[in-house]
Amino acid sequence: MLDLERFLPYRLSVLSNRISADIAQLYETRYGMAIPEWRVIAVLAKRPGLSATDVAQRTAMDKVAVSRAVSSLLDAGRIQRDIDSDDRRKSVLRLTDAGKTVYEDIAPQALAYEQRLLGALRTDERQALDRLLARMEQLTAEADRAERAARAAASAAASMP
Amino acid sequence: MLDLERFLPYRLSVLSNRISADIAQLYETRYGMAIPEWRVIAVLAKRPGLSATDVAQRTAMDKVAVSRAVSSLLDAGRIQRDIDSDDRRKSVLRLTDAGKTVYEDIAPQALAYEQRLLGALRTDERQALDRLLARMEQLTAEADRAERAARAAASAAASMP
DNA sequence: CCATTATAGTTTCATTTGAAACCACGCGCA
DNA sequence: TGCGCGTGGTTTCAAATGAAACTATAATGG
Repeated sequence: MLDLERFLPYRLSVLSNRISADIAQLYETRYGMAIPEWRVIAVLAKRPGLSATDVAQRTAMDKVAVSRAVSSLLDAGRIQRDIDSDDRRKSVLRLTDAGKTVYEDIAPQALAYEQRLLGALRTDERQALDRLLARMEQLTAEADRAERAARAAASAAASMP
Repeated sequence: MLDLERFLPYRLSVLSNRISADIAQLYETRYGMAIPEWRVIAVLAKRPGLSATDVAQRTAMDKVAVSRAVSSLLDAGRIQRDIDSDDRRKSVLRLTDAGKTVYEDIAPQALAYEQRLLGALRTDERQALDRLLARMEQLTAEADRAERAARAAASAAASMP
């Protein structure tokens, strides 16, 4: 019998929502940002110069979400957008100084939160957790790819004469 | 430096969304249900006779989501709603035969999916995972309670003369 | 080269979501 | 009894979301 409270997918969902909400508090109150904006900042801090599509891939967000996050960050002066000189469809995104300030304020707090979660784990337990997550990510990524492929095929079929 | 792809909260969020989407496929295509409806079915299968508020607590959903899921399940004839004879504000919710059929179709598939995720883990590793989740649930539950309390206090303050 | 098809990113529109307002009932307690 | 206050549940309304349409540019193939 399926007991929701012990069912791994359910537990992960509840846990992940709570954790996201906790961390969101760090940047929501102080900077009025939501998760998508924060993700864009985090990924650009590490990899300046990405395009919107690159950001979408690395943050697991769809392109509409990225587009909106980018435009809100531009309005707030936290990122700067240039046009790729090789391909004028592509944007080149970077943090401004204001954006870097946000990152440097939030990132350590977010990492501290993560450490609190991992607190009581021994090194070998952390490694085990890491392996487990990697395994599950791989398993689900398969389904994910298949699904995207199906959608792409469907949309190709829909546009056929 | 915060690397999004290795950041536990981010990984949990992506993973949990993918897993939820995979499982949702089980009942979306065949029964046209979304996550809230499935959660209500799952919890009522184990504990018939709960009220809507009870269901909300046990499924970590808010009362609006429960209300909508309940009304959609009523329309589909998958649950039955009576009125508590002791307290006429409360509902008494149960699966109908049709609802039980859905549960008996989906639950084994959902459990099989969970087993696939846990597949390569040894018993002791599973126990470690369980402890870790429990610990994180406890840590986040504290913040969660504090937050709810704050909201309640704010709303009480707002309604003061 | 031009025509077709593909990709990057934005906008639109319909759907989903959730907070707050609301309605209905029950529980003190004066 | 009846008057406030708390709780169970639904409805409303505004904001968030995402699929599909659209615009602009690039790549490809006759």
